[in-house]
Amino acid sequence: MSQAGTQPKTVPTSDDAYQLMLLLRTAYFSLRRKCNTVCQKSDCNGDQFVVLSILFEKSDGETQQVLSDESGYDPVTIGTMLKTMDRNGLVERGPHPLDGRAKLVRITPHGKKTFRKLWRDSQVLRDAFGGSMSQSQQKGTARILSSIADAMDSLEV
Amino acid sequence: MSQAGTQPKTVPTSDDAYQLMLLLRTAYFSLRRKCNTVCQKSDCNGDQFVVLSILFEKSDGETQQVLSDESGYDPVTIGTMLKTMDRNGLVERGPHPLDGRAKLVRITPHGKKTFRKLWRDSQVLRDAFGGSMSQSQQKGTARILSSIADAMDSLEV
DNA sequence: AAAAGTTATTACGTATACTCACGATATGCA
DNA sequence: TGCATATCGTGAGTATACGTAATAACTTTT
Repeated sequence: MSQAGTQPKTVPTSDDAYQLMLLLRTAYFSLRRKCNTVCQKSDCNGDQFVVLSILFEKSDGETQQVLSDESGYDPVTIGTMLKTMDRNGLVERGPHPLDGRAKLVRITPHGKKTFRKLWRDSQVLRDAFGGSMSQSQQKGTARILSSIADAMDSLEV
Repeated sequence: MSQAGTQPKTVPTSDDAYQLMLLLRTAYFSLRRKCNTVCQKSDCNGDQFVVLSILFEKSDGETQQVLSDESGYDPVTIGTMLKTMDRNGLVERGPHPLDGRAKLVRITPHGKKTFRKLWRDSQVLRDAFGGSMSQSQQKGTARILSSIADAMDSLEV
C-alpha cells in the first residue's frame, strides 16, 4: 500500500504505485521507440528484432508455439509477425518433421546478416541503457523487474 | 559496456544490457496484460485507462496535443483512441474556444464513473505491484526507470 | 495585409496485440 | 481400433502504434 488515508484514493497523481507503473510504461516506450528507429532502416522493427534474436541462436529452428512462449507474444501475434518476416526474407517456415500440426521456423542467411547488423547498430543503445545505472544497480533492477513480472502473472484478477 | 572480451558480442543471451532490456519488456507486458484484463469488463483497456486517468483530473478538458505529450502516445494514436472512447461514451470532443485547429477533449460523467470503478478494480493490481518491492526500492526503481527513459530519449541514433 | 512558417488534427497504410472461432493433427484412454 | 481431448496454427474482427502526407488554422515575418 502506498498511502494511508481515510479518504478513498481516486487521485491517480498521488498514488505511488500507479506513478511507478507509469514510469515503467514510459521507460519501455522510450526503449521501444529507439529500437524501432534503429531497426527501420533494415526493414525490421523492435518486435521482430526480439524474435530474430531468439531464432539466431536456434540453428535447428523452432515451432511458433515455443517462439510465442519465449518471446512473450501471443501465438496469433507471432503468426502474423512471422508471416511478415517470411515475406521480407528474414525467416522461412516449413513443415515440422515430427509434428504435422506445427511449423518449423528458421532464420534465413539474410535474417542472420540483418540481425548481426542490427546488433552492431544497437550497441550504442545497449551502452546507454546499461550506462544509466551502476553494475550493482543493474543486478537490483533485474531482480525487481522479475519480481514485478512474477507479481503480475501470479495475480488472478 | 556489460562485458569485456576479445570476441565481438553477437550472442544476445550473454549480454547483460540486452537481458535487462528484455526484463523491462517482460515486466511491462505482464503489467499491460493484467491491466487489460481488469479493464475489458468495462468496455475499456489499459491504454484508454491511462488517458482516462489524465482527463479525470482535468475538469476543463484538454487538447489532443497535450494529451499526447502527457500520455506519451503519438498524436495520431491519441486521435484514434479518443475516437473509440468517444464512441463508447467515455469522453466527448468539441471545438476549442480559443484555437480553431484544436479540439477540446473532456471526460464524460460515464467516463468518470467508469474510471472510478476501474480504479477500485485495479487496486489489487497496484498493491501487488508496489508490494513486489520495499519502500526504498520503490524510490530507487523510480529513479532508475526515469534514468532509462532519459538515456533513451537523449540518444540521437 | 499577404506570404511564409508553425501547429493541431485527420487520412491512409502497415504492423503489432489479442479474443474468439475454426480446421487439422496428435495423443490419451478404453 | 475408435473416440474424446488437447495442441498447433490460421482467419476474422477490433484496437493500439506510428510513419507519412494532407488539411486547416494560428502566428510570425515582411
